[in-house]
Amino acid sequence: MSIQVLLADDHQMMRQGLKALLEREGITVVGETADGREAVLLSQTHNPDIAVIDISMRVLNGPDAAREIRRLSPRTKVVILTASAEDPNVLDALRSGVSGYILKTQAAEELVLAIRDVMRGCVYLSPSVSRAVVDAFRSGTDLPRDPLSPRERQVLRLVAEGLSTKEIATLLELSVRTTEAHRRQIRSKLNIHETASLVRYAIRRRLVEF
Amino acid sequence: MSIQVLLADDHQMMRQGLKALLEREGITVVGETADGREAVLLSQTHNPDIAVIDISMRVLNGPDAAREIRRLSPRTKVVILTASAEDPNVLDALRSGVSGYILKTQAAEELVLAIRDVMRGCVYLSPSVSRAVVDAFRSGTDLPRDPLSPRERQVLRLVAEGLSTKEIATLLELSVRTTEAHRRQIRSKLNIHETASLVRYAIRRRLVEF
DNA sequence: CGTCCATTCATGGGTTTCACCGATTTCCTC
DNA sequence: GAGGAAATCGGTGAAACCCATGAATGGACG
Repeated sequence: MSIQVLLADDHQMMRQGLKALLEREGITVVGETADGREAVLLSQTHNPDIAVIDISMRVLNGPDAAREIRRLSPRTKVVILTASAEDPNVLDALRSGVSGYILKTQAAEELVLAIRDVMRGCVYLSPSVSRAVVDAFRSGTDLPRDPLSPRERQVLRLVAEGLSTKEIATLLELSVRTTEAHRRQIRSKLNIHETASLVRYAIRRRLVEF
Repeated sequence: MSIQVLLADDHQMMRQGLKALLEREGITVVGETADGREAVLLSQTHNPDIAVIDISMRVLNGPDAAREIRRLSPRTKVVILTASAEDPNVLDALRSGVSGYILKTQAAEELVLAIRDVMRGCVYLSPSVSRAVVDAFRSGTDLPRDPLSPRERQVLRLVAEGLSTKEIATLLELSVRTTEAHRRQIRSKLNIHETASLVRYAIRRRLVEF
């Protein structure tokens, strides 16, 4: 039985490329998506050995998706993919209890290695990441973890992308009231009461691009 | 003789994946690099039909590399790869005289299509690139860097800082109606209709910090 | 088991923004 | 001097957002 993998990345091209490379190595890709939330669902339905997840995705980001997957599909190990070792969310990702952490700047062989290592129960950290993490700890450049819950972070991200409350509610399959409640909670926790400042906060936290 | 392609992208994983996909389509990858400057050199030595270049690279970015390649290896057509259609460098990239423009969020088939189109002498623009940008590009009318008047820029800055229309009016000693008119004019000129997106625009244009 | 918190949804009312319509004055350019 | 853009101001009504408060559920943690 070959290793079953789920792929989640914003870029379809990346997914297709990785899929081709992994399948050449005899690893089966049982599902793929651009959306962290869908990654959680696909993990439940396909129950893959490993979920390979990009750190920055639109609807639900890597670390939060990793937490959900660990909670709902404990059998599935999570390997995080990131574009940069300096991403301020690296530490957050590590705290979310992932089994592997790989840079996209590395060769695909690195990912294959990581997948095989994780299957044996090891934790695989890309060498450049370990360095970055240690440095971050030492220099204290790590941003303090924001006080938001995963749901609130998810909502904030969509707010910062310009979606209206109604649009967010539809996207997340919530009532408008609930979405409003999340927004209120966000404003109250951060003590930020204008949309514009929320957007700037989200950009600082790298919840969205700009 | 198959089509000869050069790949330039920060992420080795992406390059390897694309290479696998392109070669499956009978397209030959004659070289690859993470570095825009090296892409220029490789274009000279290998003289490929097409250089597929990521828009954001460390040493020399996509548009600038495209200009150099056109100057030094005029036979080689350039196709730009980008992560987002809202990248502030989209226009710059188009002005640099590329033959194709593709989003990484699209399927790899799109890239293959683009490569084949460009080989036939066509220009291939991903459909998701903003209408306004494409129009400006095609008509050669070269959008101004920032179409806003000084007053509008001033108002936008304050909007992005989180001030309400009323606060802005008071600060600038204007009527609320005038301030509203400015906001309306800004939205219409930029074709951006949510505050959140306006804030991101302002940050990109360095009108405000974040 | 009780407490805290996240998540969900609601009522009701106030504020702000937005879209569409209109206008005048000034100033620059062709 | 006609045309155009910038800057100034106004009305109206719909949509979106903000605020205070309340409350049910369920999971986590001591």
